[in-house]
Amino acid sequence: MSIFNSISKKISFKDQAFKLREDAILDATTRILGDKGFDLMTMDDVANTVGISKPSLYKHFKSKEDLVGEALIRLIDGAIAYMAQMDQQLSSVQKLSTLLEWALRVRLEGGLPFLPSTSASVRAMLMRNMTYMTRILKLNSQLEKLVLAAQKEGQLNAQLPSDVILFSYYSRTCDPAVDYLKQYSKMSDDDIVGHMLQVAFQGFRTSS
Amino acid sequence: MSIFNSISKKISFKDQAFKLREDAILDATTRILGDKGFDLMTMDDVANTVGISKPSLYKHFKSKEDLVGEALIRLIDGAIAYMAQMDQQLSSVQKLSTLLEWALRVRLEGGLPFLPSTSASVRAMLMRNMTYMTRILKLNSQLEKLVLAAQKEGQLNAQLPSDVILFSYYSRTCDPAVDYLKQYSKMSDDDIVGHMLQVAFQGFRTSS
DNA sequence: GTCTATAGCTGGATAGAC
DNA sequence: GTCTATCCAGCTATAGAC
Repeated sequence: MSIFNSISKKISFKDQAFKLREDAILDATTRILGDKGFDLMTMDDVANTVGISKPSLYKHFKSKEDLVGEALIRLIDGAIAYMAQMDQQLSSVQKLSTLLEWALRVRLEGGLPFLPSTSASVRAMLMRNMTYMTRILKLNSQLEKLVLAAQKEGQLNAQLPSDVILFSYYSRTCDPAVDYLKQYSKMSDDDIVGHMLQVAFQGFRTSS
Repeated sequence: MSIFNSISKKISFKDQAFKLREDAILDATTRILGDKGFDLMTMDDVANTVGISKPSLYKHFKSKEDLVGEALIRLIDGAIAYMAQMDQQLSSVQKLSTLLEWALRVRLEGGLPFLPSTSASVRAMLMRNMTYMTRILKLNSQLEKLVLAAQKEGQLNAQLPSDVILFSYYSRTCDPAVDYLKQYSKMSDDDIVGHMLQVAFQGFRTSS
């Protein structure tokens, strides 16, 4: 092994460790965000959970906004990746259903709802984040195409404006009913997901 | 007019003014809560909006928790009162639909979604508020009866556990899709309400 | 009962030693 | 790059004058 290799390996190790720590930070952030939300999540929370000090945290992410933005970007990227690897034979409505199922499972396993939109100030913060916006717009345009196609195919209600369906679809990924069912019913995660999909696509009414 | 009358009138005036100011405070609280949420709403916000000083605010409500609790109690009472004056000839599902419509209109006019539950800490705070809990449980038991009756009548999907329907019903009153449609679509409030009801009861699917 | 002023605390962000 | 120690802004809540 040459000196050159040895050095490059050392750097690589360091980078790897750095990357690992960054992932650990983002994992912690994700969990805490899902738990307490943006306003109540403190940088001390994150630092303590990861087991590093606050200034070290700031070496990785320059602000709370930045940190949360990165965590959400990772989430959106996960959704985009999931879409990409999905069986392309599926119909539009099947794709929408499968992605919603994935999002609900991510949430039930302690992840985040994408669309942290309940707060206007958080929404404003994210809209200032260019990287985040680029990603979310990419995902959005894919979903919009699926909705329009499904309406054309007669699988989704064509009487409804497509944005009503699209916004409602997003809302289902962060539906508080999931939390309540998780906490107050004895239902399994599978049952919760199944029922939520049923309600989203068929509503409360008797399905014919 | 006797002296006695005059005195009693004066006291009555004072009480009336006090009550009016209290209502103004609750109105402001409601608006700000709907706008920024609990965490970001400050007592200064409320005091400034009403046009009084912060210590005066504390003469009316002993803490922020107390203030927010009272605002939410007023909201729940509104819902209960609305239920009570509804045409009792309506079917269970019609009652549920009418109440949801009312809740959505209240929200669109700047009011609050009931179920401020997105945050676990706010939920915990409310559960410590006995008056609030009493009211919410009263409303909840009425709604639960309606859901069960509607399922029995074959108007709501009897395959679904009733708590899935009930929790989802609550969720629809605070569905973020409403905010998005209000902000990004050119839709009238009536159209938004109509579409949200359609999506809640029939889902995204083509209605038969 | 209303105000001005302020106590007391929390949390985001940083200085500076190592 | 990591820590300890700290700054500073902003918030809830209250003391004390009028």
